[in-house]
Amino acid sequence: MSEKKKTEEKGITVKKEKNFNEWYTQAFQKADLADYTLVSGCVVFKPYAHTIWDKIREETKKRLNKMDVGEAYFPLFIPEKLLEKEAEHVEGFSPEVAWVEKAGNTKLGERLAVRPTSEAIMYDSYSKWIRSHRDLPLKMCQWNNVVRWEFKNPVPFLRSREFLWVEGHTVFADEKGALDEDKSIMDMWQDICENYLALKGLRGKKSENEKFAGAVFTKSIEYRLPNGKIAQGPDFHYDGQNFAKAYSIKFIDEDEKEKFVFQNTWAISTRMLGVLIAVHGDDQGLILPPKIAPYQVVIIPIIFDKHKKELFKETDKLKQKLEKKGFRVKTDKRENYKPGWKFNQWEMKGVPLRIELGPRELEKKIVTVVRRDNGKKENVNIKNLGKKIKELLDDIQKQLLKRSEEKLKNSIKEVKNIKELENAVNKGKIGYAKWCNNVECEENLKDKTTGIKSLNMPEDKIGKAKGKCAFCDKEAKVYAYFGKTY
RNA sequence: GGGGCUGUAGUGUAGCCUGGCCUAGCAUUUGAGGUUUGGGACCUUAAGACCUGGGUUCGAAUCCCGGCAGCCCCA
Repeated sequence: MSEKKKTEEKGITVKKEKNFNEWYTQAFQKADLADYTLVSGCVVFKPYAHTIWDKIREETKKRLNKMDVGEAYFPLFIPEKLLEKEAEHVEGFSPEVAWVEKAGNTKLGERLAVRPTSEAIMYDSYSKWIRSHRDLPLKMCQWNNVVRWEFKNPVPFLRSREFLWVEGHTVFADEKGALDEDKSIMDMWQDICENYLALKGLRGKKSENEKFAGAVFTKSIEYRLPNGKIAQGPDFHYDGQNFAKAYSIKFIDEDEKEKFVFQNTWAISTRMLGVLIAVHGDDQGLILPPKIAPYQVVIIPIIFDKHKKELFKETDKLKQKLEKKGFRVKTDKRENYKPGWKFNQWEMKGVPLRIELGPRELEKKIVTVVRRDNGKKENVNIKNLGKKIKELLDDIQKQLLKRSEEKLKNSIKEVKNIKELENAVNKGKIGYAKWCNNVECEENLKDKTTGIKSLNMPEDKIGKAKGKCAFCDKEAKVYAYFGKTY
């Protein structure tokens, strides 16, 4: 079979660089992460994807646990009158809300929103639960699904109508308590994304225009995909007393006065799986960072009949040995597939390391270890295997983050006016500019370009920009990143 | 929000323009059997599809309309 035919029929048929959208579609399907369903914009998260999501959950849960954030579960449905209480909030979400209007053939007295986010339903409960300063802080989160009926083209993981996330909703007696949480939550997101997902993003504060509907301010980490588009990753919203006033969340303070609480909201979602696929993958398929890969190592025995028993025995032994050391190991002993076929399959699925074990290795008591990130092969003595695997996995993890960091760095272009910004963004770059941070200026920018928005503003530069805004006549106040978003 | 393209076995496709020779071809896949196994092996054999609902017509995978779904471009 010719090389060309091989790739056409079995693997991913397009180059990531040349046709990112098609590549992405094939990559997640061929890695067995997700599949389309008859409901537009809603995909199946298959076990392989769900396991990765579970890794993200595991790490997040550990950290939230330490921060004393309790896990709860609130209803999927939100009565219309609750959703309407906070004006900005409802305005932001109402176009995308899915409604339940009937039970069987009976029309409901009040329609129920399928939650696009849970502020409304949670804060109604909070208002009943919080009476005294002794009830605060109240910190809860819930892992659930939400529905936002987007009308843009859905893209699995990156922009889907239903997705999974954790939404945290914390309540404090004073502003300081709430504001202090900003750093710990954002640090947690950055830690998980960088050190587990190996993804480097832009951390900063959202503009007035782009902040969460109902919040005082929003912080986010933004990720650039290979097609130049930006996906917002995890976030943190300081709500001040906006929701407290709308949902009447009050308490009697030590001074015996009735006060409104201060609140935060924060989240990380399955969208990160999309970023993960898009940023790390190559023409062969996925590349998963070892720390979140469902399998870190796949052992493939190169089967020959006369060695079969021995090979299988050794394969099992290796697996046990590595599992004892805490690695996640898969063995592929299928006899009806040739080694080459298996290599390709596990490459599409992005398993960080492959161990080949055949008669040659058996004889010398070695194995051949192959890295997914750069394809490098080496022989490793079985005696030293555990140590070597650890080294390699650590290095892959490190290299992936480094690569992601470099790609991000190289994509940022400082611009001085709208024209330069447009040129940069059209070339897939992220624009970086001195900015006035005004709503009208951002609206104007969106109108005059093909929908370029601010992404966020690095916090250490807020208030430090000097001179004129790059896009209007006002004084610059901040530096900000600009691009087109998912 | 606007426009374009597409939908044929699990997957990728041929056929569509110009309706009939389609009992829908090919490859891969899947089941059985055999021979194999170091980068997607081979042989035999079996299985598997025209997105959906209308319409036009003697006759529709093919033409028309609606729906559903996917992709792309623009805002």
